[in-house]
Amino acid sequence: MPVEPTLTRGAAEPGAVAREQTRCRIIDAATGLLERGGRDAVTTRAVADAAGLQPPALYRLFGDKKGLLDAVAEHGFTRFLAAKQQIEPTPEDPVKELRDGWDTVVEFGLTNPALYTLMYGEPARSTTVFRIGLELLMDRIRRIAGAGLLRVEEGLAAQIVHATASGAVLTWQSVPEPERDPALLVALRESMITTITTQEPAVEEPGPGGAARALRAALPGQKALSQAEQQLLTEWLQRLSA
Amino acid sequence: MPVEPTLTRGAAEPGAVAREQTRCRIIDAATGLLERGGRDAVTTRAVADAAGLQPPALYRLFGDKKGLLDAVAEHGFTRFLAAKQQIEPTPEDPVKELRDGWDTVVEFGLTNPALYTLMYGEPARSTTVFRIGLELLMDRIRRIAGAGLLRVEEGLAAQIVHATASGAVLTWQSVPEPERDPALLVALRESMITTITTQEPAVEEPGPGGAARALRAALPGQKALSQAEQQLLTEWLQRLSA
DNA sequence: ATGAAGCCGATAACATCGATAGCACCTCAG
DNA sequence: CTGAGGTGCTATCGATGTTATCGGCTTCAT
Repeated sequence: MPVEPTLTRGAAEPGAVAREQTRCRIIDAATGLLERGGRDAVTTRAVADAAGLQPPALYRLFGDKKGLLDAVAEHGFTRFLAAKQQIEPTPEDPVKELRDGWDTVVEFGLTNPALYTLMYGEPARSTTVFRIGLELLMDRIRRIAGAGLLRVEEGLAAQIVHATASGAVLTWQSVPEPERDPALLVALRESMITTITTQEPAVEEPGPGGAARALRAALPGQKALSQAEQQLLTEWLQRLSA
Repeated sequence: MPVEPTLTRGAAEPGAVAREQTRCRIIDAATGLLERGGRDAVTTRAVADAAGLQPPALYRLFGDKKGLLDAVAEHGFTRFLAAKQQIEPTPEDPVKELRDGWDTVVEFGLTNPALYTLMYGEPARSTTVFRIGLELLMDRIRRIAGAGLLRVEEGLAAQIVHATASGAVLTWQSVPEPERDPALLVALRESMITTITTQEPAVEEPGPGGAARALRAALPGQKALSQAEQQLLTEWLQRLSA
């Protein structure tokens, strides 16, 4: 464990702040190169040159070129999220929240195409920024489920949201500008909404009690549970609705 | 214009057939490398080595590495289409035709992931194989429009089809295998169908799924059930919501 | 204060990749 | 026979990701 230096006033871990500064400068340089000249323009030498230092510094700070790109993606995405999140009153309409979230990530993809294809263009990314977006999405989906408006399973709903959003962004980018039609975005969004949500809520009252009562009412006729399981479940539902 | 040689029996344009043979051998080698080792494994030297010749030969035959990859994509896609197209009676149901076409391209994406991301992973491709697929798609959409079943413009419909298909494939690839759910594919396909065509979706019975999902979302924070009871209940709710 | 340890900057280098030049060889039209 | 064009091959160039290595500096334990 590093010990706090006694007489260096204020600054804990003295080199860390400078480290973070150069990290940020490198990320900014790489972002500029990415936006300006596309993905092929962001080479280690070009980034180092634009940031005013040498290639080995990148490897000391990010370990790898992939690490650099991950950091760039995370920085850009969190910055975009922070700029967008402040204007969100989070009303009591979870479906509208999902719409707004979808619009936000699609708008991010349209305004930062290179960054977006870097984040979602290839599979099997499990970076921090990915987790952040997934967590936000799952939270919104869970709220819709809590309101009794979710038509499919939560995991499947998340995949549908992701698929429609990425399909929208990538298709938008693959279409030449004169043929781009904003109707594509609203069509995909509404299609996603009607696939995931149901218009009439399955439960009237919020909270576990209402959901338990609604489930008990809908239980007869189901086939997923055995007789004994259903009996015990009914008992639990009675306790939950009290 | 090359003149037919007088005494070389049969073979018209003597060098051309050998040319085409080596072209095919190179494409096969590149395809094998692509499927086996991913996109980064297909380098000019590796392809030349696998095909038993030297790097400059690739450039004499394909002009460019991009040209090689385009040829690989075209070959793979047309081969897949040829294998699929023979079992298509093309009945008088244009909507079913669109469904089958969507399934075909998605199946192609799932069985040839590297090839698919090579074809559709990056925007602004205008190769021959792209034209083929687009032509087939526009044809099917036109037939739906002819039957009076198209809800949106033809160009927008094509973009929606493309977006849902590419989103489905890319999302499927980005999800780890244990969480992959074929329901994602049918959900996206049917969502696309109801968005594009005027065909009414089959109204399904509400069932206990919605209430089960609502209850599961509301479970954390409840106090009526013990830890073990809640665990078992969660499992049952998952079965009920499927 | 002094030496040790670790970080930072810089140069050079290694391995690989896409792409090309140049030369030798073969084939075939004239 | 001769010249032109295609083909195989080696060598090479420029660029890229990555690493080794050296010198200088700050920071910390003694």
